[in-house]
Amino acid sequence: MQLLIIHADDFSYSLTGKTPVAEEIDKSAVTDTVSFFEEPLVVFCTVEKGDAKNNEDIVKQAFTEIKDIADKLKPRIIIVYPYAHLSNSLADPRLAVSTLESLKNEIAAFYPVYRAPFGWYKSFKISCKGHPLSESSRHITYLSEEEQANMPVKTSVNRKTREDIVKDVESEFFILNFDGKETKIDLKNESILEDKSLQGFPSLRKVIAYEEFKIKEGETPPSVSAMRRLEIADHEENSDSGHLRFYPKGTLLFKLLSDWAEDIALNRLNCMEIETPLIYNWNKPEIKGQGESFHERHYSILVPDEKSETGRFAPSKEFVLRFAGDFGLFSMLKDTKMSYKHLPLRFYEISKSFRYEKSGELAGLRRLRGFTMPDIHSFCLNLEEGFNEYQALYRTYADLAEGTGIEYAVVFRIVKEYYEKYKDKIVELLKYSKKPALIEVLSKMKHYWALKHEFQGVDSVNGSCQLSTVQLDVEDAKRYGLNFTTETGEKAGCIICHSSVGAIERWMYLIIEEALKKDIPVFPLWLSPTQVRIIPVSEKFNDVAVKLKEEIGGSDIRTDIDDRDFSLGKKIMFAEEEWVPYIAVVGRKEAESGVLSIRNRYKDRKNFNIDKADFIKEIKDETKGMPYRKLILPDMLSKRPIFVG
RNA sequence: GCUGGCGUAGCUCAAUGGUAGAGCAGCUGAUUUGUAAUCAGCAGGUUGCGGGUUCGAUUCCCAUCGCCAGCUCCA
Repeated sequence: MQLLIIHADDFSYSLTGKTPVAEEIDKSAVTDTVSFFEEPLVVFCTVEKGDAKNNEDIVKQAFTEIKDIADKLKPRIIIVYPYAHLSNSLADPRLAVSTLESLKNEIAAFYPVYRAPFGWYKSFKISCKGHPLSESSRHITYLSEEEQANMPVKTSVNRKTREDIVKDVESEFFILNFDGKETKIDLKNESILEDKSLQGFPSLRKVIAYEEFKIKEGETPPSVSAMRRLEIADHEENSDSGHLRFYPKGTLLFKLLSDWAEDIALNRLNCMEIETPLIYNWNKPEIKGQGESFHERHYSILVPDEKSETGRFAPSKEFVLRFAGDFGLFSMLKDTKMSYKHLPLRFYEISKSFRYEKSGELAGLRRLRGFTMPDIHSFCLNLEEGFNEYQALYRTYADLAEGTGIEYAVVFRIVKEYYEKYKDKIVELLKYSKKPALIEVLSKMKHYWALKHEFQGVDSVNGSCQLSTVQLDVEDAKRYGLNFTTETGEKAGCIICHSSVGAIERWMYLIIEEALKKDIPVFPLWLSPTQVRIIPVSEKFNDVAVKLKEEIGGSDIRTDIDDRDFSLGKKIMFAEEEWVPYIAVVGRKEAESGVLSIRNRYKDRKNFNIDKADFIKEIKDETKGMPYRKLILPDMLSKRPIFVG
């Protein structure tokens, strides 16, 4: 059975004629009489061939789905409206009428209900409310009990809600220091923020204040306007909100960070890189099941109905934009033969994910509806190997966070039995990153993971957002059928480490925020769009500037020339406003001596004279081991368009 | 999504129930500059979009979109 359910402001229909399969109805319901309903939930129903078998269960399931929606939306009346066009495999009309009648009777026990006559041509008018829940479709099929038990995801009937699971999980909180000292803290009491266990750890204190006590500054993070002014990223008015456009400088930043995530995954961790589709079939139970845990906040994609000549969308075909990175990989591995000899296996994928975040939640580069996640998944033999992987990933991500100089704190969340067993290993990790952590100990499994941690980045207004995470997953392998063959030839589920260094956009956010914490903001040198700006004192020295640019730029250092007709002072000002780390002024002195005069924003802000070769070496040393890309903009500033005023 | 704030030139921001204004950026000309703003001129607008009240609305009202903050949310 197919259902298309619409919550409407009003709905009206009238009969326009009989079809050969029309049911007999009361003679008073003559053609042209309009039936009008206010605030209805209109359920367009198509009874299909397969619905004959276990008809009662089908009706019950359909009823459960409808009641579920009606309970949320509280319509004044539910209209069961026969609608043959949702399927191309229609049931026998007699079965259809009886099925719809039973459905109506089920609903009648809870809600006012009306059933439109079957088999008549009808004209109708509907005004859909248009809120997120106002339109939905359901496909009801019968599953035997055995099939229900084997479904990878809970079926829509008898669904245990997230609230039910979370309800009876209790949390305890500790501060665990890297010397192994553990302090139990009471997160109901704000005074713990002044506790001595947090003294000397301002970042962790800020994260606890923001995440657990919801202490907000109420200020716009300065990166929101800086990202525009610096021509990094901007809102795109012709897209949905929460989707940004990146100017060349922002694109460079984005790509450098992506290169770096990729380099770590492929060269340091030897992951296999894969690429999987962006859209998935919403009618697949494993996709829909995951969607429910994301509160169904996804983008839907409709496709043309190839059977229709009017160019309508196909009502029974719906895709979703991926809202997490696991689908494609899991789907691939479900069909992959894995032996214990292959493990551990590591996979890397970088891809955009889309989540329809509520409008009030969006914020600059911190929270978007479309964002780019590099994901690493490790598939492991057993808990021990899983833990080794976990540690390797943790260490890698800790190195990365250090590499950008951003401020962050560590939060672990762990199920009690695992904490007792693995506490020492966590201390080892904290010792590695030389940071204490907030530990949440859960009384029992709340999610699929037994253990996870987050690196929470701290912005310049004491807000925080999650960056890297690693999750030790002890359940999903069974759920998704990700098995390997053991030494004795049996099937066993993998232990999975899900991990991500964090959305690229968030790294950009925190890097801009970190810069703005300083009196003289500047990006890490390897990320600066322009690393060296050459300013000729007058047009006469443009040739000297070009020659110098070729020498420095030839060493893979992003160099450009401000050849515009401004005074020297003004060009210096523009370069400083752009956060250019090194400014080389060239005039007669430089042309004659070959020594460079450098204005330095990057380190101590002192001007210095330096030999060309030494200068190049200094920059190369400073950016060693980090990705390099050219800035794709004209070298001459006089040739550059102005993207933002 | 809810509550509040904001939306005027490319940017930052004025003003007003009665012809919408400045600085910067842009363009033209002059200037050829030594470490954070050279001078002059020109051009730039359906005051977010849509309604209403009014002789007249950018201003008042309603609705809507967007941005920001708070709430909520963040498997």
